[in-house]
Amino acid sequence: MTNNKLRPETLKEVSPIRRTSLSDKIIEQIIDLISRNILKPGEKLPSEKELCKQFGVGRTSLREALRSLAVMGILDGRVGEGTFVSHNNQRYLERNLQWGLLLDRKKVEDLLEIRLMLESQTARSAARKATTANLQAMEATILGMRESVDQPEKFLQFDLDFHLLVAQATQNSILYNLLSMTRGYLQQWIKESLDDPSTLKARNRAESSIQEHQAILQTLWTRHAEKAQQAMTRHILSSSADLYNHIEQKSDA
Amino acid sequence: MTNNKLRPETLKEVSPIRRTSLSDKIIEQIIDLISRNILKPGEKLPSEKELCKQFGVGRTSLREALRSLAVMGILDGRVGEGTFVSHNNQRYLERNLQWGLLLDRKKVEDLLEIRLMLESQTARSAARKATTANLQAMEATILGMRESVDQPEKFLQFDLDFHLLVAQATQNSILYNLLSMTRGYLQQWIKESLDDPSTLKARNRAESSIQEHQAILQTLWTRHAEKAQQAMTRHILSSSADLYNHIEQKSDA
DNA sequence: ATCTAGTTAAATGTCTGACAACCTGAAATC
DNA sequence: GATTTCAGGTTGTCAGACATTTAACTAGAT
Repeated sequence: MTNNKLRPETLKEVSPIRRTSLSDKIIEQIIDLISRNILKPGEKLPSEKELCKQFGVGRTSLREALRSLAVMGILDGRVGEGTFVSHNNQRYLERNLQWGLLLDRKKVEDLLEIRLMLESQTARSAARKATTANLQAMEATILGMRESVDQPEKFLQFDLDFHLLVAQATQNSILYNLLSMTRGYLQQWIKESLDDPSTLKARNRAESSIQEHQAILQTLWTRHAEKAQQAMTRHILSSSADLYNHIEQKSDA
Repeated sequence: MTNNKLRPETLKEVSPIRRTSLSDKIIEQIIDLISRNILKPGEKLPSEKELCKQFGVGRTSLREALRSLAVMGILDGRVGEGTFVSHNNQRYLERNLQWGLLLDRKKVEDLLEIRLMLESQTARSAARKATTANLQAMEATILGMRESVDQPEKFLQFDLDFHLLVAQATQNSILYNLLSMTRGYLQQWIKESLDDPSTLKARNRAESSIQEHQAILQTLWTRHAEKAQQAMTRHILSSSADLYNHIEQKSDA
């Protein structure tokens, strides 16, 4: 019964079969449902038993899919309640702080380069599209930074919020998510570098960071795209400089 | 028995208990092993049965952990062989970005905006880092375009290759992947718009596209970052214009 | 001795049933 | 009316079984 075997010379003609496990297909389908907004953030998914029937798979495969999505921060399983679509799909920020460890130096540098590209262009776009409400929200984060210069955790959160608000002002959700993700992966390094005694005094860094944010906001108010991009570029570069120092120190050790 | 209930005023003091499932803990441990280089890339993990004994958990929990790591691209499970640490364990970042991008309903306008940002900045970076070999490879794609102006499929492939080569020249693999993905999502529309009879004659479009590519390459040879960015911006804008027309036509119908 | 075909063992993929832990809401009790 | 208790549903975990696939081994033919 070997008559249906493929001859070697025909092998290059066949396209490689995509080995996809059941859970992979389930993941794709669920992500598709979310992207088409059929499953909305915060919404509760049917129970596992129900999903098993609908997908026509066993609970094992289904659960492996749900777990993977939960680890990625896309779903949120609560014991005794059900499984929900995560409100802010990009819960990566919190989750990633563990496996940011896998990033080596080259990757961090690549990410920093991408962050510079995205942020500077985002500022340019935001200068055109930001609403008054957007700008006022940014103003609030700067105020928050001022009031928490001695609380690194809070300070960083306001810092992050500012950048996300700029991204949000572009009304480009894909861009927002991209920025959010790149920042998420870098967040751990940013925190580490703050504790690094070799960096300049945190107080000075915080002060100049606030001024830079203020400068960016100023350009956004005046709707000057080019200047906004320049201001953001300066800010990201000076922020990256600290990270570079920190990384260098670490890789020398 | 209500004496151990928390008073409302004390609620803000307690930190939310991190409900960690077994698989979450397993994931943390495995990631820790990899980041400490105890598990090296390409290495084979013990069999599931063995791991179950070592972690002291059931196969369900273990498998959910392994599957999650496999989905993220950190592990690589092969049927009948075993589970291995992905040799390029850094690939996980690209993987996660991809899942993240899939989450968004892909609005063409948003994608076009992002493409403009990425491509223009990529050209700027490539102007600094491209090697002679990189530039020669780009030259070849332009030649290929010239020779296939009447074969849209081939022409598009050379077009795509050119842009990917520019991205490759930046030596930033994450950037390369991002560009590749955004282009991938747009490719379908690009093909459609070529068949659209309402657009200008394809021949003219092809001719100007070649000239624009040539202009970009010229700036890269001279290592002029600013001009490279401008040339790429012009190219992407004129390329996007056709797509916008096509989309408009389609939405009117 | 070498190569091939078939066999076997081991690993992952999947399904099922069962029980535990937990949350919700309604019924029962005070 | 407020509290307690209970019942039903949901996720978390485990154990066993079978299917599918791969690698390694083995016996037979050349």
